[in-house]
Amino acid sequence: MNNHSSKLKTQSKRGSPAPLVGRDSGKRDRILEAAVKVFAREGFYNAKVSQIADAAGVADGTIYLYFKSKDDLLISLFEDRMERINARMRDAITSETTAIGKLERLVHTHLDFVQSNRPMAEVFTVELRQSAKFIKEYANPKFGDFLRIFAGVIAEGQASGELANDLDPPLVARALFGAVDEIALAYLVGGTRKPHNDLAQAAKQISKLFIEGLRTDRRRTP
Amino acid sequence: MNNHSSKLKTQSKRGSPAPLVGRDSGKRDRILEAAVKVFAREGFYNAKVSQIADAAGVADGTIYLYFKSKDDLLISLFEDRMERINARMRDAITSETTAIGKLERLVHTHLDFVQSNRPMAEVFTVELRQSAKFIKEYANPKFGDFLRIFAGVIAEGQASGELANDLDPPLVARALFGAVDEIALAYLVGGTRKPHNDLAQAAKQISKLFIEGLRTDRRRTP
DNA sequence: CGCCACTGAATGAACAATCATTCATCCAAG
DNA sequence: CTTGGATGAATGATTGTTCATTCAGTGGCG
Repeated sequence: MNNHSSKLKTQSKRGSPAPLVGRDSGKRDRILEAAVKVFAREGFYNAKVSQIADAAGVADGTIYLYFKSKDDLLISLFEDRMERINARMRDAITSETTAIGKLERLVHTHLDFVQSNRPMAEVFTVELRQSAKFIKEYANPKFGDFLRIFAGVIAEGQASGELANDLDPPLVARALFGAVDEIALAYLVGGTRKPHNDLAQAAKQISKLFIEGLRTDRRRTP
Repeated sequence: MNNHSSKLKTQSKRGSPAPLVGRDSGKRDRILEAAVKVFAREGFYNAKVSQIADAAGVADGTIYLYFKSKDDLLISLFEDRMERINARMRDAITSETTAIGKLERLVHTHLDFVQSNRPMAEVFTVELRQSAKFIKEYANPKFGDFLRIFAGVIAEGQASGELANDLDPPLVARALFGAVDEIALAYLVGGTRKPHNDLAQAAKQISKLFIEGLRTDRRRTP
């Protein structure tokens, strides 16, 4: 197989080439950062490996010292960044004691991330779906973790009686993620128009919507 | 510009080639149907024009008699099918009198469509995002209409006092769409596992969640 | 009626780029 | 001197698009 592979199927030999801790460590990170920028701007399929190499300040071939293929580069990007996001999410809810408080935090944190990390958010929002469909082999466990954080909070809330227990936590988790993700997409694509533009405002509304939909105590907060 | 264009940028000369009502009409439709199948299976970028031609039973060149480019084919597909979906959605809510009833119908109808029209649903769920990002020029008005159906119902419900009016209808519309879309994605990708698999069940839960989150009368229905 | 020129839809082989990937070579550090 | 990370020009498979050619259907004409 030569060029134009990119069937986004998981590469056969698992794992990227050896970590390569040689000369200039940190080169792998530079490449990942460059990839974020280029993927965000061009989209995965339109992004050229040479563009990424340029942006990273390395030679084309160097990328293949750290990543098995263009596909592997994308996958590695997901793994790496998703891990950070999950950490941030878990971190955000430690201070909260109620499930409702945690849900609010999750939504706000997610949209904060979108706002403060636009390029990465674009990659996630747009390319993650492709991966979901094409990297079948690639289970994308990190994204599963992400959803599980949401589902966990909901399940806790149900257990404590704070939330009604007639809804399936994993399903609600997906729905909530989908809602927030779609808002993020509108924000990222739409540029600077509409009130949707105000992500903080949007976060408030989405939180309220879901919390009102979930809580047992049915008194709308002012 | 020769090959590998596909920047998904709107084609310069607007509109596909002349309708071509000549010899075999219906050929355009055959091509569109073939495109759905192939795009669903391979994804837009991995789909070869020749595969579509094969599936449609026409020659490669024939496709360019009906569509300006591969990109144009995808756009045309969106336009064409989205129109049908919108019609179906509008149709589904005519019989309902309450906003709440309409919302339920919309969610169920959407997920019905996913279940009964898998290939097209895959294309929409996965490729529509790309288009949102890359076909900037292409406003995708039909998708706007789709969202407006949801927003309209919510606004009506607010006006009639049926729904609380502290949430922005377009925002909620997006959120609801996002939630349903994500459920659809999980269903389409996940194959046959989990309770999520039961889309009818999922539709019920999502409806309930949003309706409870929106209604003014805050008494949870059994 | 039969024939022929004409139209334009359809074809598909050929074209022209494009790009992911490779690898012979270089060179800095140990 | 040796090692192995880095380079980037070269490769060659791939594929969107074109266009010269084919040919079925049409209608004018004798």
